[in-house]
Amino acid sequence: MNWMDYESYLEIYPPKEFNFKECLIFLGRSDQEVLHQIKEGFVYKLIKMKDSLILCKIGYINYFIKVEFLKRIPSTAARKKVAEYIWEWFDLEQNLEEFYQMASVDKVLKKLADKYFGLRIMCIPDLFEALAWAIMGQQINLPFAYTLKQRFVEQFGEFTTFEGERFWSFPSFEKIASLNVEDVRKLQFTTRKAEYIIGIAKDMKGGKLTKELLLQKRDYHQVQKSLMRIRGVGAWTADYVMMKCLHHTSSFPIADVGLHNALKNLLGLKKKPSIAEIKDYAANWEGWQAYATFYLWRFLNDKTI
DNA sequence: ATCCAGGAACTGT
DNA sequence: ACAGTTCATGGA
Repeated sequence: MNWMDYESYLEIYPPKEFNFKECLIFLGRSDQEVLHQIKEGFVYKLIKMKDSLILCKIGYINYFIKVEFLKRIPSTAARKKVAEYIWEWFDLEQNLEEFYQMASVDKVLKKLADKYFGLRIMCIPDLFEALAWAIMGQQINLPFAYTLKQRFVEQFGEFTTFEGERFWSFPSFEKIASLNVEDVRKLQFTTRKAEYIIGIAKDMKGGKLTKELLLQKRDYHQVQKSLMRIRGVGAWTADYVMMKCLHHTSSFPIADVGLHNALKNLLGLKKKPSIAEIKDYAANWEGWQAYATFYLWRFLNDKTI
């Protein structure tokens, strides 16, 4: 991590292949998003630490990310945690040089890598949030998934108010572990989704499931297998979480409908590609499947085309 | 109305 | 291991 602490604000120095504006476009993909707000080139985000809520205004000035604290200046330790959170959120640990080399000679990715150069996977550093969000999104359309998330966050999460607006943080697993299935079903979650999410919250509260344990295993299949042992987590969710939370660039949610639609639109196919056809397209993506997928999602969401 | 949506567990072979 | 079925609800 490359950063400087100026007490009232932070500067974070991203690696070479980075485009803040592109990342912001991804963050702004849904106007139903409750966990951050975008205004005039800045992202406003409430970051939850152990027992404090830190409201941040994040912008890009003179080749670095500037983080301002809007309500109060956090402690020295908390400021470092904020820097770490943002470093992870924008996936700044990755060196994308190799990805762009591969993409420059790839039939599918060439245009996308060029068009969205500097876009990084926008991560979900909190493991519980990543798992819960993935489960909410299973087998339903994206607008409804956002509706579920909004209800879930506004029912069980915490907020702070600044200049008349509310800024929310995702509910903690401790809070969700104490709920009944019926509490969550009220928000129009299916019984199963409610069970899955509460079950995961309980596992995390019991210390059986932690991000640290998953990060210790670096082998792709080992991590995928441990995630898939969790009830409610199949291959798609495991890969989604590895991509958005655990920073595995080779994770590949190959069954993802968004990925299929993106390929169909990009390549002008008559129908969605089969898994076998996707494997063919992805033949050269080894090691960078997560980035390929993310760029395809960005394309799917591109309103300028 | 019918099909599909950023799937997964369960059941039967 | 593998295919078929069930879960449930909103959007097109």
